[in-house]
Amino acid sequence: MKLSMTGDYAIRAMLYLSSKGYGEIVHISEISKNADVPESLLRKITGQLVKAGLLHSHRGKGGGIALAHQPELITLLDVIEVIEGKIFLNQCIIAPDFCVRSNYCSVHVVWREVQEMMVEILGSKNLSVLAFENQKLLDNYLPDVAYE
Amino acid sequence: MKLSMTGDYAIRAMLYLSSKGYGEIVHISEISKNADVPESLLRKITGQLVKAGLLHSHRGKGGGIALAHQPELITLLDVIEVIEGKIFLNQCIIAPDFCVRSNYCSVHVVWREVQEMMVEILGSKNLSVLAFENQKLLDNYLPDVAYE
DNA sequence: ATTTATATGACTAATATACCCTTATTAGTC
DNA sequence: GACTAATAAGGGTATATTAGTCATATAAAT
Repeated sequence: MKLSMTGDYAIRAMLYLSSKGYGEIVHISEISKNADVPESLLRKITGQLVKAGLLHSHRGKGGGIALAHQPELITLLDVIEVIEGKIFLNQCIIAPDFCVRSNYCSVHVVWREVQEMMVEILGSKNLSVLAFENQKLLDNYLPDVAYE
Repeated sequence: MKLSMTGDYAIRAMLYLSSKGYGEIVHISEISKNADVPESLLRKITGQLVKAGLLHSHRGKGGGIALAHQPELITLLDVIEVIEGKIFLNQCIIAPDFCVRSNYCSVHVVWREVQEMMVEILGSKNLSVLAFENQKLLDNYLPDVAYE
């Protein structure tokens, strides 16, 4: 059970844009290099994010993509749900229609519990904080690496 | 983001066995019918569960499979981890080796948080309780259906 | 008009999933 | 003890999903 590559890439790209700030237009190839995402795939992913309203795109010379909102207002959940869809659309364990017509089966109840917890956690993390923390971590990380 | 069919099937089979009780030998085709799992696929799944020590298998005439432990002692987490592996083995967001050599990146920290929450929730649900609750739900469900 | 850039849809390759079929093993029967 | 029937184990295949590429269309700036 893990996140798809696409979801991972989307988060990387959004974090890079967040480090640049709201509204700043960035070229896709720049994101590709810095966030380590295959460029051709990144175009597809940004297309989804634009359609979902998280990014604005600017065609033509000097164009690129930019955050459509302040990074404080975008959460991990927002990004993940664009790519992966709503979390945990699990099937009913008892019978295909049981959970629709009646209550929920006992396992379904557990999954709803997990789902709600995930939504709460992921929805509470905004890109601004995450990008800032990564920068801090990297600042502490790189000097060490220099010694190897 | 959802559970695989295989994981779903494994839980169904384990719940059916739990309703039979510890040590009771049940034929795979019986589980297949009652838990609505394709028989050929169920054989593979039970193979994994046997290897993981959750089930015992008995070959030959009168054989079948049986819970290797009391259903009170088996949790949803146990079953899911056999099929899906450890939950959320996500990649590092900053650089492939960053999380190994240094701390965790900021997104990784969030995923660890989610993972720990899932492990806590899923690990707290044992099969005995879940099977019992399903039986209760079904008892209330079937009379309604009879009127349609 | 030309250059620079994103948008989009068709295409391919790799991987994971769902499923089947044959073989090996065991228990019971004569 | 050999034979037969029952049953799990394991190898193999087809289908679906995912990751990634490429070519073409579209838009903006100069």
